[in-house]
Amino acid sequence: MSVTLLFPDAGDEAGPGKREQTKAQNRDAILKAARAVFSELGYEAASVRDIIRRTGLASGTFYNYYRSKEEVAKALVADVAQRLRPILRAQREQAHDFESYLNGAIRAYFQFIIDELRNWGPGRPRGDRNPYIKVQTPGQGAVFEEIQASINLVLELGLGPRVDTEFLTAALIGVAQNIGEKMLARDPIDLDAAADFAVNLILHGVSAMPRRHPA
Amino acid sequence: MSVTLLFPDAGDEAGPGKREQTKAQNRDAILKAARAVFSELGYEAASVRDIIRRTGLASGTFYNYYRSKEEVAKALVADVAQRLRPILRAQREQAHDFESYLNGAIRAYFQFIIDELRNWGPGRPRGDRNPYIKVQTPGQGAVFEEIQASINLVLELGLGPRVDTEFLTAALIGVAQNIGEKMLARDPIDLDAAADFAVNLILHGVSAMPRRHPA
Amino acid sequence: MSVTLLFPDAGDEAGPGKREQTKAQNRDAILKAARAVFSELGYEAASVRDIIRRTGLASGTFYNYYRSKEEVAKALVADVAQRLRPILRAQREQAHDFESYLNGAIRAYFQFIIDELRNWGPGRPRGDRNPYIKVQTPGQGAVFEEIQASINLVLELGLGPRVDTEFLTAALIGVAQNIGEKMLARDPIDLDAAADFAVNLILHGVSAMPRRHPA
Amino acid sequence: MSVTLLFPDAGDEAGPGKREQTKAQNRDAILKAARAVFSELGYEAASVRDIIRRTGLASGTFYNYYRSKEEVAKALVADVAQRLRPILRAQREQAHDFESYLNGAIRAYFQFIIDELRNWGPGRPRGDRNPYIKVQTPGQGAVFEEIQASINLVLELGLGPRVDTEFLTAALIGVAQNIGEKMLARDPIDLDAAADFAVNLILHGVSAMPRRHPA
DNA sequence: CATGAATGAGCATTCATTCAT
DNA sequence: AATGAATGAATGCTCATTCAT
Repeated sequence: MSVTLLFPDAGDEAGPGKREQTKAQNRDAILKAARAVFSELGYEAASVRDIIRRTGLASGTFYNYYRSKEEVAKALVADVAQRLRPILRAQREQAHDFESYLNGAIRAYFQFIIDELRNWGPGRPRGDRNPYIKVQTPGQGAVFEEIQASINLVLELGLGPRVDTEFLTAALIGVAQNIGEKMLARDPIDLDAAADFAVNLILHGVSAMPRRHPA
Repeated sequence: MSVTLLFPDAGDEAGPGKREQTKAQNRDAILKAARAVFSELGYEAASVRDIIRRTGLASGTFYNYYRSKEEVAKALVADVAQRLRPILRAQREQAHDFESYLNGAIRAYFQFIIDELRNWGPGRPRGDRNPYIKVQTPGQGAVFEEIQASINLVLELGLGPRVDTEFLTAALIGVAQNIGEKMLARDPIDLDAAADFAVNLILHGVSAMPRRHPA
Repeated sequence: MSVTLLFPDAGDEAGPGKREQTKAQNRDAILKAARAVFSELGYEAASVRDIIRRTGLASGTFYNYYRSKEEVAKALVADVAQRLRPILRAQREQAHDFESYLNGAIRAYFQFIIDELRNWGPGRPRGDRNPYIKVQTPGQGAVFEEIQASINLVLELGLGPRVDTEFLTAALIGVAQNIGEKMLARDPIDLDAAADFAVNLILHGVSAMPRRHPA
Repeated sequence: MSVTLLFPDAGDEAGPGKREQTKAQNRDAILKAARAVFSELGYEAASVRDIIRRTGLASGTFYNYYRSKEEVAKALVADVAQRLRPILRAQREQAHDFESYLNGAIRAYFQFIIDELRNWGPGRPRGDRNPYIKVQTPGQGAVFEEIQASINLVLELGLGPRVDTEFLTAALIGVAQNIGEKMLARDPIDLDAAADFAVNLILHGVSAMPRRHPA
């Protein structure tokens, strides 16, 4: 027979009580597990069970924090947004013409995905299942949402060229996304090369690009 | 003793037997249902059962034609490739400089996805499930594979500008994909506007773009 | 601040918690159902679904306890082995010549299958399906394994006659199995008659058998 | 366009017409396939589909000859019975005492299963699935039925010792079955050794057995 | 709040059997 | 009589979610 004495909140001092602390820990553990699982299996293929397993918690516990896979994904998205948004805002506020904004924003974006790489895993190894299907994780989706919003803000403020802004946004996003991806796939990762390429292409087009091999 | 005369295929005008006919019909029905289901639910979320239900056939019948969801997807991909490839090849063969190739290829691609629109559904209405996750159908994946291959061919032949071809391909694909998508979402669909925008952007960059609203 | 006193296992007389109790009950229910189903349908013909149905539990519950039909069978086998093995060991240790061992082992075996009768059902009523095919349940298979092992031990120790031990074991098993079966089919069950017959036959052969009907 | 001329029964001469011939061929092919499949997979695990596949015929054709797996099994059983029965009958008629009958019958049985070995495969390789479960093919079941019937005939005629004939039959069958099995498993197969062992055991019991290794 | 067993809907797949050709 | 596609019941198993402890 054993007697267990628990003192769950044994102090007056400020800070989260043990209760709140564990709650935060669990919430974090679930988010971390979800990030890993989404990255490894892809969002759709991942199951709540996968996340729970990774967590080590009891299955019921998951539902004390999130009601479904979708909800965890939303939380993940919010997390990314919260970290990326101020960075992009800073770029907007610093920039005084479109060129400088573009340069700053693209570099900020590239830096961000480099930093996140360690959270997300190498990209999409689950492409094995079907080589033609690109799978996004909620985090990746969130990043694009953010930069899209940022670009729109700038364009709507009239800072950019006076062109079809919807098309322009779409194009910028496409370039950033795809070049960013290639950048991550290379070793070593060369942010400057990728950013210069993207910015130059968008600003001056292919015709003004520096020759790669001045044969 | 009896003499039996069989005329199993009595003439050139004879069509396929009833058996072959219904077989072809079923195969088609399954492909059509799969296309619709993939488009509505996304490839990963779609289940074989969903496809079967859409088909109206008995569940066992599906397996007389395809062994799995993956196999139907492959068939869908092959179908797209088979239709898109000759078009892109023609563009490559006609073009004598990068500008003309780019123009032709982008228009061909835009035309193709306009034609396919009715097969693919309006884009991705299954974003309801998670608005941050872009889901590709096998068909869409196949299209990108094809144009990527086409671009690579051209760039490797030295027709294009002498820049980092991997980055360039990535950027072109990104621009085409995202602008194409916006084009489809507009009503009326204006291929010329979209193609002009994309081609100009890539060739001369934002700086040389015509003003949209010469206010 | 709060003090929580937990008495998770407060004493020797405390039984298992309700959770553990129902778990044990379920495990037992599954085993019992499996025994019945194997006995009625035969091992191969029995499906996991059959066992589940018999159980009254939800289908998923089965898989909380066993991963497959094979696993339940293994549990059944282990159960039989655990109960039969010590009995046979005792016989071996008591016996000082082959005759006494044989007598003890056969009686022990016959007694065991009489006791198990209520678990196994009457033998193989599923012969309806095909009267020529004898079907064994995992339990029956386990019993034969055990007595075979026991006989082999004795023979290898040199206690038995110095003959081809593989053949001898095979013959003993065959006699015990088939006479035991006939014994169970009779009403009333007469263990002594069956055991005497089997032991005498093996020891002295048909020539020395007592006449049945001294007409 | 092709014209096919078939002369399915082009003659008056006796013998089966092509029609009957193909019918017999198909029937045979099915039986042969069934034998092989039962032997490889076990009776229960074998499916009608397995048999059909092995046959090369169309699935529908099977049902023109047999209505189910059970029916093919019955046909297989009848076939074995038809071949084994006269052999055993001859033994009965030749024998004038129990000893000679037993000797003849056991040898006949052993010879038969040696001959059939090539039809049945090596015994039961599908024991992998569950090592405790012995699986019988319909053919094997049929053989035991036959020799059991033969023994019963002899015993009921009063030729054998006046003992409990049901028990005696059971014991004989058990010995013959198990020793026969061991005989088949050895290389080289030694019919005489096995038969001598079995006959001696039954007639005189273990006490009178010749020592194996007169150390 | 944490736990983890119970639940039953759902899924992929196979199979015996039928029947139009 | 042969064919082989169609059928839909059945199977093994997984999963999200609930809820008593």
